Amino acid sequence: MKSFIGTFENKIDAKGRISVPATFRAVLNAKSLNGVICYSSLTGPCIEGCGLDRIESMVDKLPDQPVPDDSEDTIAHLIFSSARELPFDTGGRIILPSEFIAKAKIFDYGAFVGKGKTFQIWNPKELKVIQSKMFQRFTSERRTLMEET
Amino acid sequence: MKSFIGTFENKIDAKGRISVPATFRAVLNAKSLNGVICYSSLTGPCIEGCGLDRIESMVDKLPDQPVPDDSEDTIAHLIFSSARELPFDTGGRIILPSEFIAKAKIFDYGAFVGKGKTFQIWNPKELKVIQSKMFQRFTSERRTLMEET
DNA sequence: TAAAATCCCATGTCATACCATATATCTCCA
DNA sequence: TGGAGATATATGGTATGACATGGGATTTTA
Repeated sequence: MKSFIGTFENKIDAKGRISVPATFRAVLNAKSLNGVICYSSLTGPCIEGCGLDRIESMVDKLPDQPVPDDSEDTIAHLIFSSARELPFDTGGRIILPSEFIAKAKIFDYGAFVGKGKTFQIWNPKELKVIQSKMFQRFTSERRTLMEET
Repeated sequence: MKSFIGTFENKIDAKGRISVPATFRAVLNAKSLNGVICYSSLTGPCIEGCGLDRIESMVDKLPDQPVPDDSEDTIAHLIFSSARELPFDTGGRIILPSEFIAKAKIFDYGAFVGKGKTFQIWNPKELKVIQSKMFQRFTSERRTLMEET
């Protein structure tokens, strides 16, 4: 498997440890990666996750000037400043830093959501809310399209 | 790890000593560097940091015969003139020269912010201010599901 | 000789590496 | 087809070591 797909709810313990779904680990394992990179989402109350390879290609693509361009610098700053490398323990877990727990309000369970090249970690209840919103938006836009023709 | 990512707040003591985050040291260690290069930022009240290798590649990119009023040359001058080599002590700390402490207003704590190929050192409160400004700019340029309800 | 800068060692706390157990899934054979 | 063993996965607990930080000793400079 090359892509992150599916949704998996796992428990988080008092130390902030949470199991990364085995299928997600397999994606990273295929790239010889023994951990994930997580960073605070810019678009919602969740954590973004991916492999180190993706972050490094982002770094490489950034223009390399002594004085960086303003808007590119903003994105880089917002992403890289919150990013953390989280290695797996022997059981395939990561330790979520407290900033991430606070950001995504993950108290007892965290939901890993596959998004293809990346994944997200959500509070399961928040995830349901946002997903029903997404579905509503999808159907309403579709109806509009059909009525127009 | 190849890149500087994450934000870490460390204490500065009366001697101007401050611990460089272990993850940042690991990036430099991979290049057999036992210290950092710091210089005064041209874009904000903070200190820029990187490895010696980056400075040397900047030097290599400079034209051999600089045009006197060339902006590249001006930038290079400003960076190199303020740059200092700061070696790690046995505990992984550097000593921040007083110019840098004054520039970034670092009194009790300093925040190391990863920016990929480089990092910055900020007064933690100042950092929060500019980060919220950056986030506002980002969201104002982007409509998301979150804002629709 | 005084003052300052640098080096080296000491310590407490917290992260994490490691081991152990339980639960679910899969496989193979009766 | 059903069941038992085997395998993989998720989760819980403990101990060791790394890291951040404080203090003192030694060297350098004015």
